[in-house]
Amino acid sequence: MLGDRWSLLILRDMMLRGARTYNELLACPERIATNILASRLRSLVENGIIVARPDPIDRRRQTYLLTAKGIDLAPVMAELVLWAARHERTGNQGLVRQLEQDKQRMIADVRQRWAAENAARSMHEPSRR
Amino acid sequence: MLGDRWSLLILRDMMLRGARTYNELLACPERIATNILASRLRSLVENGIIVARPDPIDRRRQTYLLTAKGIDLAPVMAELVLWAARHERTGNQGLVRQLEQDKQRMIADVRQRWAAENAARSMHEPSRR
DNA sequence: CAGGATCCGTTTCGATACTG
DNA sequence: CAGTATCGAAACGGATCCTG
Repeated sequence: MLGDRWSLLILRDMMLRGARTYNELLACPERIATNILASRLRSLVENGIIVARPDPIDRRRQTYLLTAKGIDLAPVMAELVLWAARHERTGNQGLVRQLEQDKQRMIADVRQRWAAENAARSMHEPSRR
Repeated sequence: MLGDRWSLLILRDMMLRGARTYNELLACPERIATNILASRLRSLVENGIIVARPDPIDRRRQTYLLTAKGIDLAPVMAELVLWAARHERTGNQGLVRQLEQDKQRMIADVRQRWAAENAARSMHEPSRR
């Protein structure tokens, strides 16, 4: 389900860089193609890792948000980033050292940030009103 | 580098089930094809995650061993298995609960088990870490 | 028999062009 | 802006063949 080249990179951009829209995700340094991004997003939605919602401010825009299942991937992502940083030359040794000491906090941050946003949009959801 | 469908599954079988030979890896439940297994093993070797050595007992046999870089993936694997177990039904809830309490020990076990085996061949390798 | 390599049909990926 | 259509390239998967 995550066994492809892009899904984890998309989630990394959502978690670590706060990307939420198609455009922000397209701008990732690895240059994903538009059709691939669309197809990966569809697959992530189908697998319940993210959800697509219209932007509450600009209705024409879609925002992609992590679900609880997606947020639970934060520890995996943290370990993966640490591993890659240790063994590849990714340049950003700063992030590494910070993560190293501060992994728990980073995971908590992801959790809290997305939990907050989910709460914010739950008022717009028909299911809860 | 790990962005393909099989590499992580191979590493899972090596770490969690102790698979070391071509045959043991072929027997994984996901039914990998022989050519794909060979090609993934080659790629893992090229990327310094595993090494191939002739079995010290049966010379016809190859054994595949984790390198330090590969062993460092244990935390990633632990988190990934935990995540999958929480959100898919993989059946083995036993392993899950055990891992949940005992993640650090499991990682240490992987490390120690493979470190011991590496020591046996360490004369041929530039040591790392 | 273990550990592949080769051939070949099928599926998926990826770059570019295009559309509502 | 957020995708879809197209089409060639790469990866997968199965069967078979090769080598020690």
